[in-house]
Amino acid sequence: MEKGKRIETAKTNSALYSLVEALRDKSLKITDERLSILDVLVKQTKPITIKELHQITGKQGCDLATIYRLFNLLEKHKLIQRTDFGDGIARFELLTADRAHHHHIICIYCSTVVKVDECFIESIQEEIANRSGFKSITHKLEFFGICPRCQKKE
Amino acid sequence: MEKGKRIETAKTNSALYSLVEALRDKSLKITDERLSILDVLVKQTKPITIKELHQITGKQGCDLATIYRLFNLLEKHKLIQRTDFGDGIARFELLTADRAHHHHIICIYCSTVVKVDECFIESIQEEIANRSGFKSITHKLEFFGICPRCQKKE
DNA sequence: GTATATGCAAATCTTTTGCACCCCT
DNA sequence: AGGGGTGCAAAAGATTTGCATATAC
Repeated sequence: MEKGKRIETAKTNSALYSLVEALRDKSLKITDERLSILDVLVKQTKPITIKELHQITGKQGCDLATIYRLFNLLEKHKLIQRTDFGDGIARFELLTADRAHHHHIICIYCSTVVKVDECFIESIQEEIANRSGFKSITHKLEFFGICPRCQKKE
Repeated sequence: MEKGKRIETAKTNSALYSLVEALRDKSLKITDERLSILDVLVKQTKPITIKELHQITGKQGCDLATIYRLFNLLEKHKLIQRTDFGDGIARFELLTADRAHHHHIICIYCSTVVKVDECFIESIQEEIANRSGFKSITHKLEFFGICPRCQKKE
């Protein structure tokens, strides 16, 4: 997409546009670079690494440092969630209305990622709070296993 | 501890000695370097980073690369577990009999770590297996919150 | 004796940062 | 106009790797 036209185009994409609104709310500036990043982000169905996102945006995109800076900002504002699949590379995905808190199951052979919608942990956190004295408890949970396709190869 | 005497001394420390037995079982060589690493490891009450371990062993210890190589090996043999506290630094702890699978709660302010003994997830994994078709499911779960001491500072 | 382990240094990879310049609001 | 935001390059940190040497078995 041609730069400069992105802000206009964003209006036709509701997921993207609501993100733009969120940026405005938080007094974050809306730039072509940010729009191209967010445009890729809203299309993902699973967490994406910064390197992957950088490759997808290609020459229309922006510097890696800009993506790192934006993602740190968005994480601070709770608009994206950082996920760790245990390989030392940070992955990110949107945390907007229809994409509330959830987990994943990752195939240890082929890295296929499947979303796990239910989160069963909230009730447990209460008990942990009582016992440990901690408050404002959150959690990170990922499942690992062997996906159906890889089971066939065994 | 003086090098060369470690293998003898190991026999007086049951936690360390059972680890040595495990190495022998798997045809891994028992060196002074490995003993000094494992000696520190068995004394920990929470996951330790490789840098921390390297500093504790001090000049009696070994090269960082040796620790990295040993830990990758031990992880492959399921003798230690890698833990991620979300800061991009790998932490490790023993996975021997009395230290079975468990989780942690980490203070987001001061990084205090408290062990969470119960693991409530096993039953959930069964349901996820049924629904997703994945098998051999494992999981990584960490809790984050504000510890009692940091609550007082707020 | 042989396979494995180690030290050292260099390389790799992810992420952060300093700084001059640019642009959204 | 002014405070972010960006690109570029350099720096910082964690981890891995190649290779010659050393050592457990």
